[in-house]
Amino acid sequence: MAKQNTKAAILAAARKLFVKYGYAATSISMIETLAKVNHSLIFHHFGNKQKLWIAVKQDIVLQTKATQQALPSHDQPLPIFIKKLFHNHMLFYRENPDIVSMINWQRVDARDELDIGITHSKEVKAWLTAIKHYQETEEINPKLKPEFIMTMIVSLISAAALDPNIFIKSKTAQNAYMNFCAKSIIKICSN
Amino acid sequence: MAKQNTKAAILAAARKLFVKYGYAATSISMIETLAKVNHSLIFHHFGNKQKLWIAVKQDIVLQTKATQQALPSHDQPLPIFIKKLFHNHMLFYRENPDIVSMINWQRVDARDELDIGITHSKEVKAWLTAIKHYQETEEINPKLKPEFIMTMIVSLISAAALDPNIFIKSKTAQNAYMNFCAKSIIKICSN
DNA sequence: TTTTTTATTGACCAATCAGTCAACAATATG
DNA sequence: CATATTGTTGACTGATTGGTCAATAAAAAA
Repeated sequence: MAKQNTKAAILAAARKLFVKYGYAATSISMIETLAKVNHSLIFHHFGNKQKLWIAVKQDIVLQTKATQQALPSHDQPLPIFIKKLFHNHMLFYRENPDIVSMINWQRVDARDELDIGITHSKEVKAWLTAIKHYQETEEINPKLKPEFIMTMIVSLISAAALDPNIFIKSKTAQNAYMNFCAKSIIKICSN
Repeated sequence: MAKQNTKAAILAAARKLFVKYGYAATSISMIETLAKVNHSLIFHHFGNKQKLWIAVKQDIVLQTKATQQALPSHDQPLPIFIKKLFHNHMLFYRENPDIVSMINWQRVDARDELDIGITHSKEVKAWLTAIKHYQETEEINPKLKPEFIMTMIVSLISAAALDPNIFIKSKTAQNAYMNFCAKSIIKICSN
């Protein structure tokens, strides 16, 4: 197996396993079996388990950034903006289940530094800018706190996409629910 | 050390460690060290690691249920009902950080059966009953799907209480946000 | 008091853990 | 071509994992 192939195979296998079982419950031997490579190659290519974990996270983040939808432009009417917002994000999470899983791992991993997720991205600032813009045009009630509106939206999307306990399971029902959320946010924002 | 003391010490130590590090990253030796008991006693009292994990979960649930009184009665006006709903749940999660941690562990644990959290409790049925009741009195728009309203409420509370990435950190700000959520839900529910 | 049940101990187990190392093969570079 | 770098292998390590077991101590039941 050529250099690139081996390293890629290890990364792919590690990603699958880490995403599913987390750091502690994934062993090097599990990775070596899935990747079908020699045990030592993992250490040769990635140093140690911890560094491999970080490499996997970076891999996910990188792939994520490529597929990440931009925030809908806010030169369109508020209802359309909000609907697109919900729709785009739901789509994004659906297409990137690995990042969903990683965000959930971050929630619990005491060992880990945070660096994945909406919350800590530059996106947040763009969202606030957009909301403030609509408050200037008075499509959003200027009395409402932009941070609160943003948190609500993020919470609703995250719960729907990230929480495996969510009641609403089927895709179509979830779409209908997202639509309901969008309409609700619009109503909340109105004067 | 007497019987009761030993078993309780093991359970307490295991609870601390499982809550913090999860199942896989907590070892028997860690528990034995923290509890200051002999290695074999853990197996004598709990059988194996998996059973100890289940015992810890049951312990958390048991201790939790005593303080649980989340759902307000629905013979009061809707706005009061909703506000209490948010307030009670926020309080509940704040007073039970262990259950918060366990819910988050359940999210990621592939090995685990779900049995903690709002979603899977009998509470859900009570919530739906309450919402339907308010739809009969037309305080809630009867056209809205009760499941959607409920999911929204659960999502907002859960995100605020469970997600360590939440923007709103301070207690007072969180209270204000919960208040904002309550008002928003009331607005959504209105005809 | 005697007997039975339960608690506690420490020695022991195979399996697995992450990681190293020296030897060798393949490839890149000069 | 020769040399240097990188990739690959398998054998090996000490530490740790969850778990067993027989012997003994303590407590409960008879």
